[in-house]
Amino acid sequence: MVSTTSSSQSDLLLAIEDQGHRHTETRRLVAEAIEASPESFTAEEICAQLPAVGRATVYRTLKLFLSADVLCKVTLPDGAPRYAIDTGGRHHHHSICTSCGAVSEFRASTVERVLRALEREVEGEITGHRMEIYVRCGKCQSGAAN
Amino acid sequence: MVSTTSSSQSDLLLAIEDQGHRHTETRRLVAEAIEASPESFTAEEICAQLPAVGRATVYRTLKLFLSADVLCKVTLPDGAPRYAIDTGGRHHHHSICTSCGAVSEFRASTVERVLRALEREVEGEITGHRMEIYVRCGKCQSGAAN
DNA sequence: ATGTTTATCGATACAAGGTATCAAAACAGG
DNA sequence: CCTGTTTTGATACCTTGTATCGATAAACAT
Repeated sequence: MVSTTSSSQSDLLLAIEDQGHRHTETRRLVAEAIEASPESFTAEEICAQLPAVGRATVYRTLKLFLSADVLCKVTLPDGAPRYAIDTGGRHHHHSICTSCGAVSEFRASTVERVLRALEREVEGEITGHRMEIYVRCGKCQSGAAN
Repeated sequence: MVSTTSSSQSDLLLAIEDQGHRHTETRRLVAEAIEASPESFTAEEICAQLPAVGRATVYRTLKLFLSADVLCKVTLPDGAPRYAIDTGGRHHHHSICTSCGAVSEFRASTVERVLRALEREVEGEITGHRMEIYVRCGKCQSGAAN
């Protein structure tokens, strides 16, 4: 058992506090809104849910969560960005359901293997990559419309 | 030999004419500017090179080239979009030199193999993907700064 | 409790990359 | 040359953020 306390402290919040950032009411509100969001969400959705919090602050806070690796930012096929809670550990990739927006993570091992293979095919040294998998998730396949 | 004529008709232009779009002076200018661009370029760079052409028109024309598959749009690690001439055939991916902006294509076969492997790991049916490989190209490795 | 320091906040303006609108101009075909 | 359809440029607007900056609120030590 890793966590037995019922302090109800948001994991998001804890993560940025661990990075030395202050615990503020505003950040708690943002974290709460994120945690209450289903699947994935947009920054503007959070802004709309928290009219008392400035737009800039919402973006700033999302950025903090991103850099603490507790939030991820994905890009839909049309280029629209969405955020989702990032539960996984180190390096991984995301699959996004284009129907409901659900984001899930998968281990990157297979991908890493490909990159190594590509190292022979690509001219130059690979310094990074970006990858997104678009899916139609189980729920959306079985469930009616959506 | 596929093309022996020296009609000097831009491939870009021909491609969109094949899609039923008109041949216009403006589009020729945009195609010319693109073909004169080294490596990759931004939409705003084209706008700056062609002050006589409206910004909206530049974007519209780039979009036409994109949908005719003669142009590709890539995203740098920081999210900035760039365009590059797309010479390859059907499905492929791009590697972008983060140092000089050179974009090259590589066959997607290896990637496709991974996707099939991922189909087991990912919940749901894969409907698409996005992939970008960032490199430091040969020229930039050997050449001094850059 | 209170002060003091520093981080954070909200409002606002601005930036980048596009898209919608719409009257005017340019094509293409007869 | 006429005419119908595309295309164009100007302009306004949209989305997704980021910079600025005076006001506010944490954190910490008195």
